[in-house]
Amino acid sequence: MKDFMAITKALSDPNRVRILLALRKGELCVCQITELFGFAPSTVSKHLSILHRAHLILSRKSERWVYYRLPDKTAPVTVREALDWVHKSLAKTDETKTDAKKLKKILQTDLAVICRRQKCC
Amino acid sequence: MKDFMAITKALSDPNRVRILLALRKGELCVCQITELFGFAPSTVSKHLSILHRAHLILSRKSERWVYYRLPDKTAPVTVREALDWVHKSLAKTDETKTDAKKLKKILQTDLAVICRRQKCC
DNA sequence: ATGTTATTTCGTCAAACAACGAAATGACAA
DNA sequence: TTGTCATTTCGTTGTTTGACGAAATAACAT
Repeated sequence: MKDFMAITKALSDPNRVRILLALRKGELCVCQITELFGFAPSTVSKHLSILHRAHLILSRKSERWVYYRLPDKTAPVTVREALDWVHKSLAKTDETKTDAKKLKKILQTDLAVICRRQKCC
Repeated sequence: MKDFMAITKALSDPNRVRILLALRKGELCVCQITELFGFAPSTVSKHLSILHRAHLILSRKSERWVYYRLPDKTAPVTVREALDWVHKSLAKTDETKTDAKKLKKILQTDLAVICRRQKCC
């Protein structure tokens, strides 16, 4: 029950759901997600830690960046089903498509450039 | 997205999840659920209205009582899948079994008796 | 070593939420 | 009509949550 509630609480914020949908396109580092949402890095980091504690996402460190991604088939059933449900329910919505478009542009830009951009505004 | 978030927010409280699991045994009126959880009637009513707004439960009035139940096959896909997910994830947990046991006793008692019981304590 | 930089942690603030009791509602009974 | 009773609505209170910026951390580059 405790594990299950960690998942439902993680899913109860729309921005965290948006993160999960964005990760469908492949792993992303914190600064890419920060760029996508326009929040402070600390805010995004908090959201990611909540998703991570619920085991809805995995992380890996590489060079200067921390990358987050969706888990594979080995994830617990409850987690897998939650992710499938989110995707099936929201993949076709306008919000998701808008995010996907913006994300596409971000992925075309060099990572270092994106990260540095966040200081100036 | 708005409808989806209504569901995840409804599921983000453990007592509301317990209500959904209890309703698997059949429809229940407010005072039966109040008896099951030991909360104030107003608290239970609020939880039920949140579940109802998310379309996770349906209601009907009969005589003095308002009965709540799970929706049937005609419910929206996202709702049906959410309910299946909850059940599949938690049906076998200790909390659910404990609730089920207590519920069984409540169902053996006359409705009018249960309702009256809530005033005195 | 020293500085740079991506991320996380911490403290703060405002908004949202869960619980309650009291009062309002709405149906039925007398 | 009047009273009774199950439920809902409202207002209050304490807790949780989501946002931020500042400071801490950790990894890399010089």
